[in-house]
Amino acid sequence: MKTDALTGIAGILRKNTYKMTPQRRAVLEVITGSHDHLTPQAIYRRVQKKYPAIGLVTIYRTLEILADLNLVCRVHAEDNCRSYLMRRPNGHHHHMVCKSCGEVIDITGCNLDELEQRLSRETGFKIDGHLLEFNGHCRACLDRGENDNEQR
Amino acid sequence: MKTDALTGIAGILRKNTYKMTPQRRAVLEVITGSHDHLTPQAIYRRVQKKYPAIGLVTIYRTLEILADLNLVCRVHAEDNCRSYLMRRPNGHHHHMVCKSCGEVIDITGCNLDELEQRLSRETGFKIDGHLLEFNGHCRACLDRGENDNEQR
DNA sequence: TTTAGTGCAAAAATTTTGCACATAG
DNA sequence: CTATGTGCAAAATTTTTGCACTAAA
Repeated sequence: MKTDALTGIAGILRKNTYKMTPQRRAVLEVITGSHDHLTPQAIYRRVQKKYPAIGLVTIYRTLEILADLNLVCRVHAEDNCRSYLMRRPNGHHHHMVCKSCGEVIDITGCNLDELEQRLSRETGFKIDGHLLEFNGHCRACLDRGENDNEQR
Repeated sequence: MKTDALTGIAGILRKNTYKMTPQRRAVLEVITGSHDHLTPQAIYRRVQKKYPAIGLVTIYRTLEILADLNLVCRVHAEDNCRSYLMRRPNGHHHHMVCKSCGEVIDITGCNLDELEQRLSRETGFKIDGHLLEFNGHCRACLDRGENDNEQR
């Protein structure tokens, strides 16, 4: 990730009385550098390579803050419900998650507004938001004939 | 739940070399009797009232089987990712989950086919399925002005 | 009967908390 | 400087496993 982006994030953190520390920078670099969703453990292992002294607790605390600030989003995979991903700066979006390699592709334009309105009207529900995720297998994994490997 | 439904489920279990035990019956009664999604713990507590000797392990094992057989489905709530709900017999459907009381309303007719096809075409992804959940507050909770209570 | 299921206790894995020390701004 | 952040160790949860005993079909 370019310094620019991390600098921007540092600003967002500061604006919310959080500080940019080397640990948080390392976590951000790992998340940003991956096109997959990563569990706290997976992030921990990767960050450790560059920053062996970091504690797993710091990963948890950092993820909580980043999620609160909407800088990362959570993916609800079938097995692993707590997996994180950098939020790309294109507003409201959803994910398409590869079951083989975990790659995540962003989706925009889900136009569920009409459905939402209908549901609200019919049930009296006040809908705040929705979770939409597609799963399947990405081009690359299909080509490699991989339908398995779960090393996340 | 009527005996009929449980008898039907017993048949499905038997067909898959599983047996219908009083423990499983109790778990099914609890899940069927709730319009909310319930965590293993919550199910455990409720089943215990009628069946004090049951072990939490049995709840986990039962849920795994029922989920495998597609008799219950899992709800991915914001906080609690492992929550279960009886699957109603109307085929493919999604959920609308109340953040206050946990009530779940089934949704049919999500017509995401067009979107799915477009995504497949554009990315080469082979889409197996999707997860769609709406969240917000149900009519009853809105009327009572409840925006909080998380007793799940 | 025979195969599958149960409870218990223990282990493993995940997540949270308290606290003294360290450090970003 | 001072508020916030960090690591550690320990606690609290949650989930899984091994094993002897029980019970459904």
